[in-house]
Amino acid sequence: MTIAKIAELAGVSKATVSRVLNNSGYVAEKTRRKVMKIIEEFNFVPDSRAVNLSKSMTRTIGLVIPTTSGPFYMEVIRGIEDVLAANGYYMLLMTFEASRDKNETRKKYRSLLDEKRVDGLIVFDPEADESFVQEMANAKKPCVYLGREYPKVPIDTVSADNFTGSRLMMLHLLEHHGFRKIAFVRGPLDSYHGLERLKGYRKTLREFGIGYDENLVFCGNFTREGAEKIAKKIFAVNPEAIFASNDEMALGIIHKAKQLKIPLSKIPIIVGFDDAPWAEHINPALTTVKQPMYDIGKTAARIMMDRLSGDRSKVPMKVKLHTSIVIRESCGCLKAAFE
Amino acid sequence: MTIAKIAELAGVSKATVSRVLNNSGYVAEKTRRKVMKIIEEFNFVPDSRAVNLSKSMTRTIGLVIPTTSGPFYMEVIRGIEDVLAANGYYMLLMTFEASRDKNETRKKYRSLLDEKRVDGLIVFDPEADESFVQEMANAKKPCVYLGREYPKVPIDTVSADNFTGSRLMMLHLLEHHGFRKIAFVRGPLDSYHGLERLKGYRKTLREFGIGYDENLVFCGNFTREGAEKIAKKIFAVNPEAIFASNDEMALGIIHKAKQLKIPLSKIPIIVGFDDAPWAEHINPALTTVKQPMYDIGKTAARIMMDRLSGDRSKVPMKVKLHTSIVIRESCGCLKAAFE
DNA sequence: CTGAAAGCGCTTACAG
DNA sequence: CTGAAAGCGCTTACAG
Repeated sequence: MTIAKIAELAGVSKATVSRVLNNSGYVAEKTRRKVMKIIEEFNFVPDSRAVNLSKSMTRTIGLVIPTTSGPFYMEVIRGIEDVLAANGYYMLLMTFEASRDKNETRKKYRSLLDEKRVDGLIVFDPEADESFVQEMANAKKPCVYLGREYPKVPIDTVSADNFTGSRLMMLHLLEHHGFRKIAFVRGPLDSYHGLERLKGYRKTLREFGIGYDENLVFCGNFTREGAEKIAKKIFAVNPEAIFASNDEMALGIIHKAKQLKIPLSKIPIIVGFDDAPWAEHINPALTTVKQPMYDIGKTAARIMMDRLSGDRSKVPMKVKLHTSIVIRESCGCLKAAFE
Repeated sequence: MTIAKIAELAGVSKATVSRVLNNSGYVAEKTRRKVMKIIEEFNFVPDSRAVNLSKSMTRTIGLVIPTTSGPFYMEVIRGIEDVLAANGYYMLLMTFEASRDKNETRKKYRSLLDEKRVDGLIVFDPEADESFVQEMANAKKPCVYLGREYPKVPIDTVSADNFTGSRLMMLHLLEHHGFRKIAFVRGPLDSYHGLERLKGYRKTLREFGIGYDENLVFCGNFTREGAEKIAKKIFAVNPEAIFASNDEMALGIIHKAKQLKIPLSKIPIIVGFDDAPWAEHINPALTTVKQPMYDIGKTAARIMMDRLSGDRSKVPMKVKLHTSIVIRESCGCLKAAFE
């Protein structure tokens, strides 16, 4: 079934069928009904490829996310889909596999634009460097980068404020709990997020007039295993609290403490960052910093919709969303239901 | 940039440019080089919409999954993407939101086919009834249904063997642990998976000559909250073990036990089903049945690729993948590292 | 080995 | 209000 056959059966021209299909231009009510009847009878649906070719669009946006870093990207997907679905857009999903070459993947997602497979791209690729992102900014189609900022690149970004998240946690530990000797487990040296979180730690200490002590800062790699290896060293400095800059590492440290048979009461306060799906279920339930993944997705999709509906020349949006701290048992605020 | 412009600049016809682009037909080496040079100079990429319209394909397959039921669908996505990427296919993702009308969503994913937005569809929609799936089977494009079987419908399916998973767990409880009084917490009445799991429970009991006792079977709704509400009743029948037919419910029961301050040693063995991301992290780490989500995705994508490359008339594939039990602390096999 | 032409299935000024 | 025609950017027999 094509528009031509429908036209023939209805005894009108293709143009007219197109008009009733799109509700555009003038069509006599009588004609419309005649055409609609045939369309419905044959359950006709226009070929999107032809429509898109003619209208030079795709009604599809591409989403690129890592699969590796676990499950909370599902929230980003939800946020985006909610907006896209409401606007009649579709989502092409491409994932960053740890196993695949990153630059290959970048080339591939870039080509989604060139091949006109999508009208725009939303990308979660915190390791992309400035020059590459600048290239993407030069594309004729809109791109929104997620997860971090590129202050010097004129491109839309949506990220969570990791610095302030870290600061909020520090405030909680310093003000509410009154701790002064707080150990910090940082991520790998080249991680943007890792650096932001470390900055939050340092800056907040300074605000409180507490000297920055290098011996209290431990270098982890954002994995549980890595944290388990350095846990002993951390315990050795006898901190009042340990701020692991992600939940995985917090988990590793808690685990190591259990292995070492250190009684719960003797374990320093351990807090994390990310609010992993299991964070509330471990023992003790983890106090942590939560990133608004759903809202990141939603905001990104909204910006994309705006760009696609003409807001093209506007200044780049640099959205930074609030992170919040989730207070549970591990910092001691909520008593464990079951010891 | 279009093929026409490239042709003009290279001083050849569009047909020739198309040939070098597709590596098809004969092209003199000299001509090829001349054309390639222009293509590269202008960084020309053909418009996929035009290509797809001409070749009547899309190189895209649609994936439909629920977002609600948590994060393990990410594994399915990974499995599918691995295969698709290797074959140069793209993935259009559509999600089932709890908030949206299911039938609307069905209509929508069906229309992906009609609109020729995708070459085929992989669908995770265990609530779809037979008549609807039959409709999908009648479509001219291939569909693979995930998560459950439709024995009477001639359609490809890939599912995990929930029945046997349930049976394996029962065998473990019966043979290894020697329990006889095993309570079972079932899911809602209309859930396919819930029923399969219940069957596994019943059948295995019968094998062991143990009478089916209705008082040992409790009706949950697959949620933690629901399970918490009925936990007391379960404890009241004094079972040796509680087989919750999903992890959420197992968690609810464990939680309730903690609230009731029942000492760990007095809590009957509690096991689950699903291997949720937090299952290994809770206390006690949950013994559970694991479904091979990655392999489900991979298998589905492989079937799809086969169908698209001509295996069209073949008999429907009904793949059932093995589930396995993951033995942890909650059944008592592994001692908790930390009590 | 190469090109002219028809075709894929739509949309959209333009003319009437 | 409606239709003929050109156009979107490619591919593919067909002829030479």
